[in-house]
Amino acid sequence: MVTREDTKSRTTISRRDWIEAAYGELARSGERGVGINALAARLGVTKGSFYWHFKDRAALMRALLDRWAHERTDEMLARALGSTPDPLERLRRIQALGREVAPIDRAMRLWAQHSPEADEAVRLADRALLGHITGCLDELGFAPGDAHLRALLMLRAWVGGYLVPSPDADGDPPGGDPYDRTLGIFLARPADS
Amino acid sequence: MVTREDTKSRTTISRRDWIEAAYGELARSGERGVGINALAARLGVTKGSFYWHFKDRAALMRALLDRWAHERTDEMLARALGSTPDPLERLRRIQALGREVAPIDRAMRLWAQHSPEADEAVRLADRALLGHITGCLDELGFAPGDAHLRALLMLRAWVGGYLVPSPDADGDPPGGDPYDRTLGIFLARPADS
DNA sequence: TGGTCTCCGTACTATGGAGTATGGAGATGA
DNA sequence: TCATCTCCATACTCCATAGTACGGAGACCA
Repeated sequence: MVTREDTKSRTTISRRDWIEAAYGELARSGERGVGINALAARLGVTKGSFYWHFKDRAALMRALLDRWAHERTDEMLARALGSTPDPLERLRRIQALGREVAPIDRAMRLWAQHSPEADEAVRLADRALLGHITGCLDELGFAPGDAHLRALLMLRAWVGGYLVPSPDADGDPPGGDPYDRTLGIFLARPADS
Repeated sequence: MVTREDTKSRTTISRRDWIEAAYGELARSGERGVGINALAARLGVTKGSFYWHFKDRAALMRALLDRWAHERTDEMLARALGSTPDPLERLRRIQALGREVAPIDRAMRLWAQHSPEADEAVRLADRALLGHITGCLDELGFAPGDAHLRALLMLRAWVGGYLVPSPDADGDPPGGDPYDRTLGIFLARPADS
């Protein structure tokens, strides 16, 4: 099928190649979709290569955790933090970031449900993410405790979309998605204020 | 360990016994935790009993789907629907119901991520649940489209709690949980109104 | 008392994926 | 040219779990 990358050269596979292939498979098929044999076939090699670069499967999965954590913090720094002074615009950028990373994020969170190591990584990343969102809400004038709760609810509502998809359309509505309305709901103050 | 139910009699195991045991294990350990051998040991029998009552594992899992769907609609009817005319009180009861069914609900939703049949069942149940929540919001004066979106966000925020737990306390705060504040946020109108 | 039907124990096979042992091809340096 | 080192192919083993074959014990009926 995939006849050895088609570029004729590349007779050798690096450790990073394995990680990248596994990372892609993780985003597509989840944690249990990351199989040594399948990845080997995909890379045009056999398990012999894998066990040369890694002690065992757990070592690969740990590498994936690292890969994800670094990518995550890099994206956070590059995107949301420090760019614009407008907190509402920062929130919108966080939302957009979320849509981009949805597949791998979903895979990570499902994996974390039965893996303490993955759970640890996700928890750490969420800590930072919640900090940023809470910061935005603080700047928007919400009380500290209120901002904290709203940030948590926003994140949960987003992540909950993995488990309960929109009922009124299988694919995303091609026109405009209701995320602005969503954000508006989470930013609505009680009537008095 | 569990020496044959301790009640001495009961030399025979019914199909329903298998389903109940599997249902409990599903709530505890998730779909892949439902193993024939483990259940057999738990029931004090062997696989011979299982394959007498069921064609294969898939048949048991289908029975679990049915079991869950019926329990779900029964609870919905008994609890939220038709009891009180106050929509806000109904919403609170739906929340309370959610806390009770959290383990099996969580297991079902995780299972649905890699099983079309489970996904179908969850989708159906969510359709009804969202209908109820939307009805409450309608009665509270929200516009139809707005009520629909808010109901979806409430459900997602709840379900999202499975994937992103509260960061500031491992266990639930024993005093009072912040669900009233949560509900208040989802019911807040934009400033004008 | 013999026959059959229900329910389950025992012992097997089958399968899929992780992990291992070992050798071999190719590059590289002395 | 020989030795060694890197990287990988081949061919296994191991293990957990689903599924099968078959027989046996007990109830119940004629």
